[in-house]
Amino acid sequence: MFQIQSHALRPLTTAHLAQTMTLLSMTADELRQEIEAELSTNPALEMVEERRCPTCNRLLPPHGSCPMCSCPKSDDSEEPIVFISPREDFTPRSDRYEDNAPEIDQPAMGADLPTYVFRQIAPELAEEDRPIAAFLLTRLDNDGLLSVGIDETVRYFHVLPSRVENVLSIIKRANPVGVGSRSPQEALLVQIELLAENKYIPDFTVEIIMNGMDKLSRHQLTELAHQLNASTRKIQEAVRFISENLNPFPSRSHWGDVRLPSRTAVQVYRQPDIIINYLNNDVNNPLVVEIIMPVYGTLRVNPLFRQAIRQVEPKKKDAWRSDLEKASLLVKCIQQRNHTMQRLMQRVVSIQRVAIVQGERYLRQLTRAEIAVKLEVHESTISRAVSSKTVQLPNGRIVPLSSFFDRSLNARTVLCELISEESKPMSDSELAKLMAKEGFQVARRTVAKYRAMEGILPAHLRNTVSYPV
DNA sequence: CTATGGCACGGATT
DNA sequence: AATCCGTGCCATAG
Repeated sequence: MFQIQSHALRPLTTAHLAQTMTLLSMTADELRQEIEAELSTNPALEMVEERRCPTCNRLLPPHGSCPMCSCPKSDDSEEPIVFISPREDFTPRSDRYEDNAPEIDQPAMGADLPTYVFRQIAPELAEEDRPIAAFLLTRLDNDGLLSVGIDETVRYFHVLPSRVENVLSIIKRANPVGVGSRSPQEALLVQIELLAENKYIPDFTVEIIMNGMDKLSRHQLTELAHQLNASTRKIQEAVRFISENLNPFPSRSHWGDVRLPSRTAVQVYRQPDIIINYLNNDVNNPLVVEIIMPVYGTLRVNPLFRQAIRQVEPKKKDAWRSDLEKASLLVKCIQQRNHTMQRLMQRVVSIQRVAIVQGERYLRQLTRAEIAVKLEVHESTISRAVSSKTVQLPNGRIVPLSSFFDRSLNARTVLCELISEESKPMSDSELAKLMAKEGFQVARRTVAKYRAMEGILPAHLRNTVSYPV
C-alpha cells in the first residue's frame, strides 16, 4: 500500500516507484554518479547545455542561478525561495574556488574511495601535485591506509619529500578523515587534530595512542593507567572517547552512513546537498534554498533517438525500446525527486527559519511524520529524503538535514551554552534546574545523556577554565 | 550521602 | 516491525 502523490507526476509502475525511492535517498554526489553512469551507457539519454529555471522555466545564464525565481513571492520575506540549482562543480564555499573549476577525468562507474577523496581535494591541490595525489590514492589498502612508503613516491616522481608529505597531509584531512595514513595510529591522531577544533578531547587520549596502542587493543586499562601514571577513571574516559569518536581504519566509516552525533568535524568535509543563504547575501532578504543538482545542463530523452526508433531494424528494436524507457524513467524520477525535495525544503525552512538564522537553540519540535501529512506523501518518503543529506547554512556550517528533526538538539545546545558559561562546574541536577528555567524540562538523567552526546565530562572532572565550544 | 553511569522499560518515531 | 529516546531505578565510586 502506498499513497499516490497528489500531483501530475505519479508513480505508474513498480519500477518507477522503486527508482523514485532510491534516487530520493541519494546524496547529490551519488546522484551525479548515477546520472553519469546512465549517460555513458544509454544512447537515449542526453544532456543539453541549456538550463532552465525549474520554477519559472526561464532560460538561465550559463553561470549562476535564476534571479527571476524570486518573482512569485519576492515581497514575502518570511517564505523561503526554494529552487533546484544545477551545477557541475559544487563546492561548500562558493566564494573560494570559483575561477578554477577543477577538471577531473572521472571513471564512469561507481566512485571508489580514491575517486571520492580525489574529488574533494582536487581544488586544494596545485596542478602539478595532482599526479602525486592520484598515485598515493591508488595505493590505499582495504582499510584506507597507505601501503606505499614516502620514499618510494619520492623516487617515482623525483620530487622533494616535503612535497609528498604536503600532499599527503591534505589527503589525510579529507573525508573519511585519516585516509592515507600509514598506520592506524597516525589516522587516529589526524582525527583528533580535526576534532579538537570544536570538541573537547579528554586528557591522555593522545598519550594512549602514541604509547599504548598495544595495551589499548587488548583493553588492558589498568596497565595503561599505570604506564601513563594516571587514574583509571581518566583512562576510561579517554578510551571511551576513542572508541566512540575515532576510527583507526578510515575506509570503514566511508559509505556506511556516518552515524556520528551531530556537529562533529568529520562531516565538515562532505559536500552539501542543499545550500541555504540569504538572497544576494543580504540578511534582510528572504532565504534562498538551493537544492543541488550535480549536473551542468538539462537531462532529457534524446528526441532524435525517439524518432529514429521507428526506422531501426526490427532486430534491435527491443533493445532500443528498453533504452528509451530507461531513459525516460530516469528523467521522470529525477524530476520527481526534485519536486519532493523542493516541497520538503519549502516546509522545513519556513518552519525552522528562526533556528537557521539565529542558531540551533531555536529549533522547533518537528517530526518527519508531520511533514509527510502536510505534503500528502508517505512517511517513508520523507525519511528517505531526509536521511544522509547535508545542508549548508548561511553561516557556512554544514549540518545533516536530519538535525532539523532532532528532538533534543535545541536542548543540547542550551546545555552546552550553560556549561560554557558556568563559573564553577555544576552537577547534573543543578544543570537540570537551570534548563527548566530556560524552558527545557528534562530529567537529571537526561542531562547526563546529553552531556555524553556532546562529549562533555562530568562535573567533578571538568575544569573551570578553558572549555572549547 | 551525592554524583554519575548502566540497564531496561515504555512510548514515540521511522 | 524495528529503532530511538527519555526516564526511573539501582549499583558503584568518591
